[in-house]
Amino acid sequence: MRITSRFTIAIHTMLVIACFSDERKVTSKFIAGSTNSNPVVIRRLLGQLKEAGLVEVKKGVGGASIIKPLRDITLQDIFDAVEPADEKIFGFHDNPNCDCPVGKNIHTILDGHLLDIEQAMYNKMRQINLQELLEETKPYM
Amino acid sequence: MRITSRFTIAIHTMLVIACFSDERKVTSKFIAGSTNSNPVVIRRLLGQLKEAGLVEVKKGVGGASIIKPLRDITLQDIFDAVEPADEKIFGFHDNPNCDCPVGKNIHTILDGHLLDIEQAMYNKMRQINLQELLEETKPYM
DNA sequence: ATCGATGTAACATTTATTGTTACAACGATA
DNA sequence: TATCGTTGTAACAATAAATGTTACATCGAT
Repeated sequence: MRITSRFTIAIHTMLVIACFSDERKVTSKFIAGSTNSNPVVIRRLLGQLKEAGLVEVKKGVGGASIIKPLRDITLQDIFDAVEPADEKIFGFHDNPNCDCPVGKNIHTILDGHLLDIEQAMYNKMRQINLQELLEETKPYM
Repeated sequence: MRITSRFTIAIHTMLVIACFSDERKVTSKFIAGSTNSNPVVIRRLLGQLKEAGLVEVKKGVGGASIIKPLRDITLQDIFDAVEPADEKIFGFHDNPNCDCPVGKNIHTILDGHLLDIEQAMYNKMRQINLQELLEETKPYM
C-alpha cells in the first residue's frame, strides 16, 4: 500500500515557499535541503505544482513563489497536482475471470464503493488548506 | 500512489468463498482462477485472512470458508487483514532537516491531518459489509 | 499408499519511486 | 558580452515493493 512521499514532500515544499519566499530566493536546492531530498526531484515536483497553477518558478535567476491565496490551496489541490489523476488510489487485479459470476461482475460490484472511499478521503483533504498549516508552522519560527 | 491490489483480490476472494463454499470446495487454485492470480499468492492472502479471524482453511483436504457473520465483516476488516497495520497509508520523506523550522516541525504539523484523512477513509470502509456485497453479486449468478 | 491440498521458503520478475549525473538554455549582472 | 547560479529535462542507476513461480514437506481423507 502507500501513497507516495511525493505528497508530503509537496506539502513540505509549499510550506517552505510560503515561509521564506518573502525574505529569500527559494531555489530547488534550498527546498531539497529542508526536505532532505534532491534538487532534481524538487524541480520535477515544482514542475507539477506549476502545471497545476499553484506556484511560479523564475527561470534563469531562480526561485519559486506561490501564486494563489493560501486559503484557497487545499491538500486536495496538492494531491491532485502531484499524483496523476488517471491512476486510481486502489489498485485492481487485472482480467478477473469472466467465466465466474464473481470475476465477471467484480468491477460492477466494487468500483462504486471504492470511489466512495476515495471521495471520503478527498472530502477531508479539501478541508485542510495551506493558510491553516502556515499558521500552525509560524509559532515554531 | 496506490493501495495494493491485495485489497481488491482479498475482497474478491471473500466473495468467491461466500458464493461457493456451500456447493463446492473452494481451494486456492479455484480462487486463483477467478481472480486471475496465483494459487500461492492466494494461499498467502488466505493466511492473512485466517490470522484476522475471518476465514478458516482446512489443511490436507483443502477448502476455505468464512467463520464470521457476513454482516459483521466490513471492508475495513479486510483492509486491516491484508495491509500491515504498521505501514501508514501516507508515505513520508525521511529525515527532514532539523535546522529548518519547517523541516523540524513538519511531522508535528502534518501527522494529525494525515491521520484525519486516513480516518475518513476508514469510516467509509466500515460502512460497507460483505453481506451487502454478496447481495449485489447474487443477481448475476 | 495414494491423492489433492496447504503452508512456506526461496527465488524471479516486474514496476514504481527516488536519487544522480549531465547539459542546454535562461536571465541577471558586472 | 562573459560569467554565474539557476531551471528544465533527459538518461540512467539504485532501491524497494508487489506479484508470480518453483519446489517441497506435510496434512487428512479415502
